[in-house]
Amino acid sequence: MKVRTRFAPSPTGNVHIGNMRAAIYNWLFARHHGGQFLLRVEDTDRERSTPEAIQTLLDAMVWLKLDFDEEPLYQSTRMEAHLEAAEMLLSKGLAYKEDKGGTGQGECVIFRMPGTDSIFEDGIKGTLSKKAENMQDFVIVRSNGTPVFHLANVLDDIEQNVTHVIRGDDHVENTFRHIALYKALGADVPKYAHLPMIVNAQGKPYSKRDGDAFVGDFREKGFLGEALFNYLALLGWSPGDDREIMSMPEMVEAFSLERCQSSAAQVDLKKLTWMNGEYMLKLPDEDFEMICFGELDKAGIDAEPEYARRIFKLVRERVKTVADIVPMTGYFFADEFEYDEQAVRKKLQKDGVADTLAKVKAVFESLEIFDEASTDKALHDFVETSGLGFGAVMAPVRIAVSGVQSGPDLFPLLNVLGRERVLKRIERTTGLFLS
RNA sequence: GACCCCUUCGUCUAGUGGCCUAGGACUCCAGGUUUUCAUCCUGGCAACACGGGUUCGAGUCCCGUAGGGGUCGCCA
Repeated sequence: MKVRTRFAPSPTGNVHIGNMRAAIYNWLFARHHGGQFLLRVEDTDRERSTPEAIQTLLDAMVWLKLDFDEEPLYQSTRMEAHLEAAEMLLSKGLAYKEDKGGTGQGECVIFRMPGTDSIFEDGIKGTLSKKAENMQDFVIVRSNGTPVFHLANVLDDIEQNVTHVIRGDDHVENTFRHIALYKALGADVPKYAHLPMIVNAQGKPYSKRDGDAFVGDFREKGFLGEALFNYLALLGWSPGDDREIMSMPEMVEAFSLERCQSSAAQVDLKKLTWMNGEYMLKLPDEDFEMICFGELDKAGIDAEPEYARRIFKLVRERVKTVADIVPMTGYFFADEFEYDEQAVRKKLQKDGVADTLAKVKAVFESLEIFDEASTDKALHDFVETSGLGFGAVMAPVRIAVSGVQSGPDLFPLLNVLGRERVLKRIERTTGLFLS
Protein backbone atom coordinates (compact mmCIF):
# COMPACT_ATOMS: atom_id res chain seq x y z
CA MET A 1 0.00 0.00 0.00
CA LYS A 2 1.38 3.31 -1.07
CA VAL A 3 1.68 5.85 1.70
CA ARG A 4 -0.48 8.95 1.28
CA THR A 5 -0.51 11.71 3.87
CA ARG A 6 -2.13 15.08 3.81
CA PHE A 7 -2.05 18.54 5.26
CA ALA A 8 -5.58 19.85 5.79
CA PRO A 9 -5.50 23.40 7.08
CA SER A 10 -8.36 25.82 7.11
CA PRO A 11 -7.07 28.91 5.33
CA THR A 12 -7.53 31.69 7.78
CA GLY A 13 -4.52 33.71 6.72
CA ASN A 14 -2.50 32.68 9.73
CA VAL A 15 -1.01 29.23 9.82
CA HIS A 16 0.12 28.31 13.28
CA ILE A 17 3.58 26.74 13.53
CA GLY A 18 2.04 23.78 15.32
CA ASN A 19 0.04 23.07 12.20
CA MET A 20 3.04 23.75 10.04
CA ARG A 21 5.06 21.26 12.02
CA ALA A 22 2.31 18.70 11.47
CA ALA A 23 2.58 19.48 7.77
CA ILE A 24 6.33 18.97 7.91
CA TYR A 25 5.98 15.60 9.62
CA ASN A 26 3.38 14.50 7.10
CA TRP A 27 5.66 15.57 4.30
CA LEU A 28 8.70 13.89 5.83
CA PHE A 29 6.78 10.68 6.43
CA ALA A 30 5.39 10.54 2.91
CA ARG A 31 8.73 11.31 1.31
CA HIS A 32 10.53 8.82 3.52
CA HIS A 33 8.21 6.08 2.32
CA GLY A 34 8.27 7.21 -1.26
CA GLY A 35 4.60 8.04 -0.96
CA GLN A 36 2.50 11.08 -1.67
CA PHE A 37 1.83 14.21 0.27
CA LEU A 38 -1.49 15.89 -0.43
CA LEU A 39 -3.01 19.23 0.32
CA ARG A 40 -6.62 19.71 1.24
CA VAL A 41 -7.94 23.16 1.87
CA GLU A 42 -10.72 23.04 4.44
CA ASP A 43 -12.38 26.20 3.27
CA THR A 44 -15.93 25.61 4.43
CA ASP A 45 -15.84 28.64 6.66
CA ARG A 46 -16.77 31.14 3.96
CA GLU A 47 -16.18 34.07 6.25
CA ARG A 48 -12.51 33.50 6.83
CA SER A 49 -11.56 31.57 3.73
CA THR A 50 -10.63 34.36 1.40
CA PRO A 51 -8.52 34.02 -1.74
CA GLU A 52 -5.83 36.04 0.02
CA ALA A 53 -5.83 33.63 2.94
CA ILE A 54 -5.43 30.69 0.59
CA GLN A 55 -2.58 32.45 -1.16
CA THR A 56 -0.89 33.10 2.18
CA LEU A 57 -1.12 29.42 2.97
CA LEU A 58 0.33 28.42 -0.39
CA ASP A 59 3.14 30.95 0.01
CA ALA A 60 4.04 29.50 3.38
CA MET A 61 4.27 26.05 1.86
CA VAL A 62 6.49 27.24 -0.94
CA TRP A 63 8.64 29.08 1.57
CA LEU A 64 9.17 25.90 3.56
CA LYS A 65 9.58 23.87 0.37
CA LEU A 66 6.67 21.61 1.21
CA ASP A 67 5.74 20.45 -2.25
CA PHE A 68 2.56 18.45 -2.59
CA ASP A 69 1.34 15.93 -5.09
CA GLU A 70 -1.83 16.21 -7.12
CA GLU A 71 -4.18 19.16 -7.22
CA PRO A 72 -5.27 20.46 -3.83
CA LEU A 73 -8.75 19.38 -2.85
CA TYR A 74 -11.01 22.24 -1.83
CA GLN A 75 -13.46 21.05 0.75
CA SER A 76 -16.06 23.56 -0.27
CA THR A 77 -16.51 21.66 -3.53
CA ARG A 78 -17.45 18.51 -1.70
CA MET A 79 -20.58 19.56 0.14
CA GLU A 80 -22.90 17.50 -2.03
CA ALA A 81 -20.89 14.33 -1.49
CA HIS A 82 -20.83 14.95 2.24
CA LEU A 83 -24.60 15.36 2.36
CA GLU A 84 -25.14 12.29 0.24
CA ALA A 85 -23.08 10.24 2.64
CA ALA A 86 -25.13 11.56 5.53
CA GLU A 87 -28.30 10.47 3.73
CA MET A 88 -26.81 7.05 3.27
CA LEU A 89 -25.99 6.77 6.97
CA LEU A 90 -29.51 7.91 7.74
CA SER A 91 -31.05 5.32 5.47
CA LYS A 92 -28.98 2.59 7.03
CA GLY A 93 -30.01 3.63 10.50
CA LEU A 94 -26.43 4.55 11.41
CA ALA A 95 -27.53 8.11 11.99
CA TYR A 96 -30.72 9.79 13.04
CA LYS A 97 -32.41 13.17 12.98
CA GLU A 98 -33.21 15.15 16.05
CA ASP A 99 -33.81 18.65 17.27
CA LYS A 100 -30.92 18.38 19.63
CA GLY A 101 -31.56 19.96 22.96
CA GLY A 102 -34.92 21.10 21.66
CA THR A 103 -33.48 24.43 20.66
CA GLY A 104 -36.00 24.95 17.96
CA GLN A 105 -33.25 25.39 15.37
CA GLY A 106 -34.67 22.44 13.51
CA GLU A 107 -33.39 18.93 13.13
CA CYS A 108 -29.77 18.04 12.64
CA VAL A 109 -28.28 14.70 11.65
CA ILE A 110 -26.60 12.82 14.45
CA PHE A 111 -24.23 9.92 14.04
CA ARG A 112 -24.94 6.94 16.22
CA MET A 113 -21.83 5.63 18.00
CA PRO A 114 -21.72 1.85 17.76
CA GLY A 115 -21.82 1.27 21.49
CA THR A 116 -18.69 -0.81 21.60
CA ASP A 117 -15.34 -0.07 23.15
CA SER A 118 -12.81 1.47 20.78
CA ILE A 119 -9.12 0.84 20.55
CA PHE A 120 -6.45 1.86 18.08
CA GLU A 121 -2.71 1.86 17.70
CA ASP A 122 -1.32 5.36 17.57
CA GLY A 123 1.93 5.68 15.64
CA ILE A 124 3.41 7.90 18.32
CA LYS A 125 1.44 7.36 21.50
CA GLY A 126 0.96 3.63 21.31
CA THR A 127 -2.28 1.88 22.19
CA LEU A 128 -5.15 4.22 22.89
CA SER A 129 -8.57 3.05 23.99
CA LYS A 130 -11.90 4.36 25.11
CA LYS A 131 -14.87 2.68 26.69
CA ALA A 132 -18.20 2.76 24.92
CA GLU A 133 -19.90 4.54 27.80
CA ASN A 134 -17.46 7.42 27.45
CA MET A 135 -18.36 8.13 23.86
CA GLN A 136 -21.44 9.95 22.72
CA ASP A 137 -23.30 10.37 19.48
CA PHE A 138 -22.36 13.52 17.61
CA VAL A 139 -23.74 15.89 15.03
CA ILE A 140 -22.62 15.37 11.45
CA VAL A 141 -24.99 17.72 9.63
CA ARG A 142 -26.17 20.95 11.17
CA SER A 143 -29.79 21.94 11.24
CA ASN A 144 -28.97 24.51 8.57
CA GLY A 145 -27.97 21.65 6.31
CA THR A 146 -24.20 22.06 6.30
CA PRO A 147 -21.83 19.18 7.12
CA VAL A 148 -19.80 19.27 10.30
CA PHE A 149 -15.99 18.90 10.43
CA HIS A 150 -15.98 15.24 11.46
CA LEU A 151 -18.02 14.11 8.50
CA ALA A 152 -16.30 16.31 5.95
CA ASN A 153 -12.84 15.49 7.21
CA VAL A 154 -13.33 11.74 7.15
CA LEU A 155 -15.09 11.73 3.81
CA ASP A 156 -12.36 13.79 2.21
CA ASP A 157 -9.64 11.60 3.63
CA ILE A 158 -11.44 8.67 2.07
CA GLU A 159 -11.75 10.58 -1.21
CA GLN A 160 -8.04 11.34 -1.20
CA ASN A 161 -7.10 7.82 -0.18
CA VAL A 162 -5.19 9.02 2.82
CA THR A 163 -3.42 6.12 4.50
CA HIS A 164 -1.80 7.90 7.43
CA VAL A 165 -3.31 10.72 9.41
CA ILE A 166 -0.61 12.61 11.29
CA ARG A 167 -2.06 15.50 13.24
CA GLY A 168 -2.02 17.38 16.50
CA ASP A 169 -2.60 15.91 19.90
CA ASP A 170 -5.83 17.82 20.21
CA HIS A 171 -7.45 15.37 17.81
CA VAL A 172 -7.05 12.15 19.77
CA GLU A 173 -10.59 12.28 21.14
CA ASN A 174 -11.92 12.88 17.64
CA THR A 175 -10.12 9.80 16.43
CA PHE A 176 -12.52 7.48 18.21
CA ARG A 177 -15.38 9.20 16.43
CA HIS A 178 -13.61 9.19 13.12
CA ILE A 179 -12.82 5.50 13.30
CA ALA A 180 -16.50 4.77 13.93
CA LEU A 181 -17.38 6.92 10.91
CA TYR A 182 -14.93 5.08 8.68
CA LYS A 183 -16.46 1.79 9.66
CA ALA A 184 -19.99 3.03 9.14
CA LEU A 185 -18.98 4.33 5.75
CA GLY A 186 -17.46 0.98 4.89
CA ALA A 187 -13.99 2.42 4.34
CA ASP A 188 -10.59 1.27 5.52
CA VAL A 189 -9.46 3.00 8.68
CA PRO A 190 -6.16 4.85 8.17
CA LYS A 191 -3.24 4.70 10.56
CA TYR A 192 -3.16 7.50 13.06
CA ALA A 193 -0.31 9.31 14.75
CA HIS A 194 -0.78 12.22 17.14
CA LEU A 195 1.88 14.82 17.59
CA PRO A 196 2.35 16.56 20.91
CA MET A 197 1.58 20.24 21.04
CA ILE A 198 4.02 23.09 20.76
CA VAL A 199 3.96 25.44 23.72
CA ASN A 200 5.18 28.98 24.31
CA ALA A 201 8.18 30.13 26.33
CA GLN A 202 6.09 29.90 29.48
CA GLY A 203 5.36 26.28 28.77
CA LYS A 204 1.72 27.12 28.12
CA PRO A 205 -0.24 26.44 24.96
CA TYR A 206 0.01 29.21 22.41
CA SER A 207 -2.94 31.51 22.54
CA LYS A 208 -3.99 34.45 20.44
CA ARG A 209 -2.08 36.53 22.94
CA ASP A 210 1.25 35.03 21.91
CA GLY A 211 1.12 36.85 18.62
CA ASP A 212 4.36 35.27 17.50
CA ALA A 213 3.44 31.73 16.61
CA PHE A 214 2.35 32.07 13.01
CA VAL A 215 4.57 31.02 10.17
CA GLY A 216 4.43 34.47 8.65
CA ASP A 217 5.78 35.99 11.86
CA PHE A 218 8.90 33.88 11.67
CA ARG A 219 9.48 34.96 8.12
CA GLU A 220 9.06 38.58 9.11
CA LYS A 221 11.46 38.15 11.99
CA GLY A 222 14.10 37.24 9.45
CA PHE A 223 14.25 33.48 9.66
CA LEU A 224 15.04 31.38 6.62
CA GLY A 225 12.49 28.79 5.51
CA GLU A 226 15.12 26.06 5.53
CA ALA A 227 16.16 26.89 9.06
CA LEU A 228 12.62 26.97 10.39
CA PHE A 229 11.94 23.67 8.66
CA ASN A 230 14.98 22.09 10.26
CA TYR A 231 14.17 23.54 13.65
CA LEU A 232 10.52 22.50 13.58
CA ALA A 233 11.44 19.02 12.38
CA LEU A 234 13.69 18.64 15.40
CA LEU A 235 11.05 19.93 17.78
CA GLY A 236 9.60 16.61 18.81
CA TRP A 237 11.66 14.37 16.63
CA SER A 238 15.32 13.42 16.55
CA PRO A 239 17.29 11.23 14.19
CA GLY A 240 18.70 9.22 17.09
CA ASP A 241 22.24 10.41 16.69
CA ASP A 242 23.74 13.79 17.43
CA ARG A 243 22.91 15.42 14.13
CA GLU A 244 21.03 18.70 14.33
CA ILE A 245 21.76 20.69 11.22
CA MET A 246 20.33 18.41 8.58
CA SER A 247 19.48 18.82 4.94
CA MET A 248 16.01 17.93 3.76
CA PRO A 249 17.18 14.68 2.12
CA GLU A 250 18.93 13.72 5.33
CA MET A 251 15.78 14.33 7.31
CA VAL A 252 13.68 12.42 4.81
CA GLU A 253 16.07 9.54 5.07
CA ALA A 254 16.13 9.47 8.86
CA PHE A 255 12.51 10.25 9.63
CA SER A 256 10.26 7.86 11.48
CA LEU A 257 7.23 8.24 13.71
CA GLU A 258 8.75 5.90 16.27
CA ARG A 259 11.38 8.51 16.98
CA CYS A 260 8.82 11.19 17.69
CA GLN A 261 8.40 12.49 21.19
CA SER A 262 5.08 12.12 22.94
CA SER A 263 5.37 15.10 25.24
CA ALA A 264 4.89 18.76 24.46
CA ALA A 265 7.79 20.78 23.08
CA GLN A 266 8.67 24.35 23.86
CA VAL A 267 9.89 26.73 21.21
CA ASP A 268 13.31 28.22 21.96
CA LEU A 269 13.90 31.33 19.88
CA LYS A 270 17.57 31.41 20.87
CA LYS A 271 18.21 28.02 19.41
CA LEU A 272 16.22 28.84 16.31
CA THR A 273 18.33 31.97 15.93
CA TRP A 274 21.51 29.98 16.28
CA MET A 275 20.32 27.48 13.71
CA ASN A 276 19.29 30.26 11.39
CA GLY A 277 22.78 31.73 11.66
CA GLU A 278 24.22 28.41 10.58
CA TYR A 279 21.96 28.44 7.54
CA MET A 280 22.85 32.04 6.74
CA LEU A 281 26.49 31.06 6.75
CA LYS A 282 25.86 28.20 4.37
CA LEU A 283 24.07 30.39 1.89
CA PRO A 284 25.90 30.83 -1.44
CA ASP A 285 27.32 34.35 -1.73
CA GLU A 286 24.94 35.27 -4.53
CA ASP A 287 21.91 34.26 -2.46
CA PHE A 288 23.17 36.13 0.54
CA GLU A 289 23.71 39.25 -1.56
CA MET A 290 20.30 38.98 -3.08
CA ILE A 291 18.70 38.79 0.34
CA CYS A 292 20.75 41.78 1.47
CA PHE A 293 19.76 43.89 -1.50
CA GLY A 294 16.17 42.94 -0.88
CA GLU A 295 16.35 44.07 2.72
CA LEU A 296 18.02 47.37 1.85
CA ASP A 297 15.40 47.94 -0.78
CA LYS A 298 12.60 47.31 1.69
CA ALA A 299 14.23 49.78 4.06
CA GLY A 300 14.30 52.37 1.33
CA ILE A 301 18.08 52.37 1.11
CA ASP A 302 19.42 53.03 -2.34
CA ALA A 303 22.66 51.12 -2.49
CA GLU A 304 25.38 51.37 -5.07
CA PRO A 305 25.92 47.66 -5.97
CA GLU A 306 29.72 47.58 -5.94
CA TYR A 307 29.95 49.36 -2.62
CA ALA A 308 27.13 47.31 -1.14
CA ARG A 309 28.69 44.01 -2.06
CA ARG A 310 31.87 44.88 -0.21
CA ILE A 311 29.80 45.69 2.84
CA PHE A 312 27.86 42.44 2.69
CA LYS A 313 31.12 40.52 2.77
CA LEU A 314 32.11 42.41 5.90
CA VAL A 315 29.00 41.42 7.85
CA ARG A 316 28.56 38.00 6.31
CA GLU A 317 29.46 35.90 9.31
CA ARG A 318 27.87 38.13 11.89
CA VAL A 319 24.38 38.07 10.49
CA LYS A 320 22.13 35.65 12.38
CA THR A 321 18.83 36.53 10.78
CA VAL A 322 17.74 38.41 7.71
CA ALA A 323 16.42 41.09 10.04
CA ASP A 324 19.97 41.79 11.23
CA ILE A 325 21.09 43.07 7.86
CA VAL A 326 19.72 46.59 7.83
CA PRO A 327 20.65 47.42 11.43
CA MET A 328 24.14 46.06 10.81
CA THR A 329 24.80 47.84 7.56
CA GLY A 330 22.65 50.94 7.67
CA TYR A 331 25.41 53.31 8.71
CA PHE A 332 27.42 52.48 5.63
CA PHE A 333 24.79 54.07 3.47
CA ALA A 334 23.82 57.09 5.52
CA ASP A 335 26.27 59.73 6.63
CA GLU A 336 23.64 61.02 9.03
CA PHE A 337 23.52 57.75 10.97
CA GLU A 338 22.25 57.50 14.53
CA TYR A 339 24.63 57.12 17.46
CA ASP A 340 24.35 54.54 20.17
CA GLU A 341 23.79 56.64 23.24
CA GLN A 342 25.72 54.40 25.59
CA ALA A 343 28.67 54.20 23.24
CA VAL A 344 28.83 57.96 23.01
CA ARG A 345 28.63 58.42 26.73
CA LYS A 346 31.12 55.75 27.68
CA LYS A 347 33.72 55.91 24.94
CA LEU A 348 33.40 59.23 23.22
CA GLN A 349 32.66 61.87 25.83
CA LYS A 350 35.86 61.43 27.72
CA ASP A 351 38.90 63.58 28.26
CA GLY A 352 41.35 63.54 25.43
CA VAL A 353 39.08 61.91 22.88
CA ALA A 354 38.61 65.12 20.93
CA ASP A 355 42.35 65.48 20.71
CA THR A 356 42.81 61.84 19.77
CA LEU A 357 40.26 62.05 16.99
CA ALA A 358 41.80 65.21 15.65
CA LYS A 359 45.19 63.55 15.53
CA VAL A 360 43.84 60.39 13.94
CA LYS A 361 42.11 62.52 11.36
CA ALA A 362 45.39 64.24 10.59
CA VAL A 363 47.10 60.89 10.28
CA PHE A 364 44.46 59.66 7.85
CA GLU A 365 44.71 62.85 5.81
CA SER A 366 48.42 62.49 5.47
CA LEU A 367 48.27 58.91 4.27
CA GLU A 368 49.44 58.44 0.72
CA ILE A 369 47.20 55.44 0.20
CA PHE A 370 44.12 54.86 2.28
CA ASP A 371 43.40 51.16 2.56
CA GLU A 372 43.23 48.36 5.07
CA ALA A 373 46.96 47.85 5.43
CA SER A 374 47.89 51.52 5.57
CA THR A 375 45.27 52.50 8.14
CA ASP A 376 46.21 49.47 10.18
CA LYS A 377 49.86 50.43 10.23
CA ALA A 378 49.18 54.11 10.74
CA LEU A 379 46.90 53.58 13.68
CA HIS A 380 49.25 51.09 15.31
CA ASP A 381 52.11 53.54 14.93
CA PHE A 382 49.96 56.26 16.34
CA VAL A 383 49.05 54.16 19.36
CA GLU A 384 52.69 53.47 20.00
CA THR A 385 53.90 57.05 19.77
CA SER A 386 50.92 58.55 21.57
CA GLY A 387 51.23 56.22 24.52
CA LEU A 388 47.50 55.58 24.47
CA GLY A 389 45.97 52.10 24.62
CA PHE A 390 44.52 50.42 21.58
CA GLY A 391 41.05 50.56 23.02
CA ALA A 392 41.30 54.27 23.73
CA VAL A 393 41.98 54.91 20.08
CA MET A 394 40.05 52.22 18.21
CA ALA A 395 36.77 52.57 20.06
CA PRO A 396 36.34 56.33 19.45
CA VAL A 397 37.31 55.91 15.82
CA ARG A 398 34.81 53.13 15.35
CA ILE A 399 32.01 55.07 16.98
CA ALA A 400 32.93 58.20 15.07
CA VAL A 401 32.52 56.45 11.73
CA SER A 402 29.71 54.02 12.53
CA GLY A 403 27.89 55.25 15.62
CA VAL A 404 28.12 51.87 17.34
CA GLN A 405 30.62 49.97 19.44
CA SER A 406 30.57 46.71 17.56
CA GLY A 407 30.82 45.74 13.95
CA PRO A 408 33.24 44.30 11.44
CA ASP A 409 36.98 44.51 12.00
CA LEU A 410 37.90 48.17 12.10
CA PHE A 411 40.43 48.35 9.26
CA PRO A 412 38.39 46.55 6.63
CA LEU A 413 35.54 48.75 7.78
CA LEU A 414 37.58 51.94 7.23
CA ASN A 415 38.76 50.63 3.92
CA VAL A 416 35.27 50.01 2.62
CA LEU A 417 34.02 53.38 3.84
CA GLY A 418 36.92 55.12 2.14
CA ARG A 419 38.92 58.13 3.22
CA GLU A 420 36.41 60.77 2.27
CA ARG A 421 33.57 59.31 4.32
CA VAL A 422 35.83 58.52 7.25
CA LEU A 423 37.14 62.06 7.47
CA LYS A 424 33.71 63.58 7.08
CA ARG A 425 32.32 61.36 9.78
CA ILE A 426 35.07 62.09 12.25
CA GLU A 427 34.43 65.76 11.67
CA ARG A 428 30.70 65.41 12.16
CA THR A 429 31.13 63.37 15.31
CA THR A 430 33.54 65.86 16.78
CA GLY A 431 31.15 68.66 15.99
CA LEU A 432 28.21 66.87 17.56
CA PHE A 433 29.71 65.64 20.77
CA LEU A 434 33.13 67.10 21.36
CA SER A 435 32.93 70.81 21.00
C1' G B 1 -15.88 17.33 37.37
C1' A B 2 -15.59 12.99 33.68
C1' C B 3 -12.53 10.61 30.03
C1' C B 4 -7.77 10.35 27.77
C1' C B 5 -2.53 11.66 27.56
C1' C B 6 2.31 13.45 29.26
C1' U B 7 6.76 14.01 32.96
C1' U B 8 15.60 13.20 31.66
C1' C B 9 19.91 19.68 32.50
C1' G B 10 16.53 26.52 31.88
C1' U B 11 15.15 24.66 26.56
C1' C B 12 15.35 20.73 22.42
C1' U B 13 16.88 15.91 23.09
C1' A B 14 20.11 10.70 23.47
C1' G B 15 18.94 6.73 26.44
C1' U B 16 14.31 0.64 24.78
C1' G B 17 17.40 -3.47 32.47
C1' G B 18 23.88 -3.64 33.25
C1' C B 19 28.22 0.18 28.20
C1' C B 20 24.87 5.98 32.70
C1' U B 21 29.82 8.44 38.28
C1' A B 22 23.26 9.94 32.38
C1' G B 23 25.72 11.79 26.31
C1' G B 24 24.88 15.90 22.56
C1' A B 25 22.90 20.78 21.09
C1' C B 26 21.11 25.84 22.37
C1' U B 27 21.50 29.34 26.33
C1' C B 28 24.56 31.02 30.33
C1' C B 29 29.51 31.54 32.81
C1' A B 30 35.05 31.41 32.78
C1' G B 31 39.65 31.30 30.09
C1' G B 32 42.32 31.72 25.27
C1' U B 33 42.61 34.35 20.38
C1' U B 34 41.30 39.56 18.75
C1' U B 35 42.00 46.83 18.68
C1' U B 36 36.41 46.18 19.97
C1' C B 37 31.83 43.22 19.13
C1' A B 38 30.87 38.69 16.73
C1' U B 39 33.24 34.29 15.16
C1' C B 40 36.57 30.51 16.68
C1' C B 41 39.05 27.21 20.50
C1' U B 42 39.13 25.18 25.57
C1' G B 43 36.70 24.41 30.02
C1' G B 44 32.49 24.82 33.40
C1' C B 45 27.40 25.06 35.64
C1' A B 46 23.12 22.15 35.00
C1' A B 47 18.44 16.81 34.70
C1' C B 48 16.25 11.03 35.35
C1' A B 49 8.98 14.94 39.24
C1' C B 50 8.07 12.09 43.97
C1' G B 51 7.00 7.41 46.65
C1' G B 52 6.57 2.37 46.56
C1' G B 53 7.44 -2.24 44.25
C1' U B 54 9.67 -6.18 40.48
C1' U B 55 14.97 -7.53 39.75
C1' C B 56 21.41 -9.64 41.44
C1' G B 57 20.81 -4.76 39.02
C1' A B 58 15.89 0.61 37.02
C1' G B 59 16.31 6.82 33.81
C1' U B 60 14.76 2.28 31.40
C1' C B 61 9.30 -2.56 33.76
C1' C B 62 4.69 -2.26 37.29
C1' C B 63 1.57 0.51 40.83
C1' G B 64 0.42 4.91 43.23
C1' U B 65 1.00 10.36 44.23
C1' A B 66 1.90 15.15 42.50
C1' G B 67 2.22 18.48 38.55
C1' G B 68 1.12 19.66 33.42
C1' G B 69 -1.84 19.10 28.97
C1' G B 70 -5.93 17.61 25.73
C1' U B 71 -11.19 16.64 25.03
C1' C B 72 -16.05 17.01 26.75
C1' G B 73 -19.85 22.51 20.48
C1' C B 74 -25.18 22.22 15.40
C1' C B 75 -15.76 25.32 15.76
C1' A B 76 -12.14 23.15 12.95
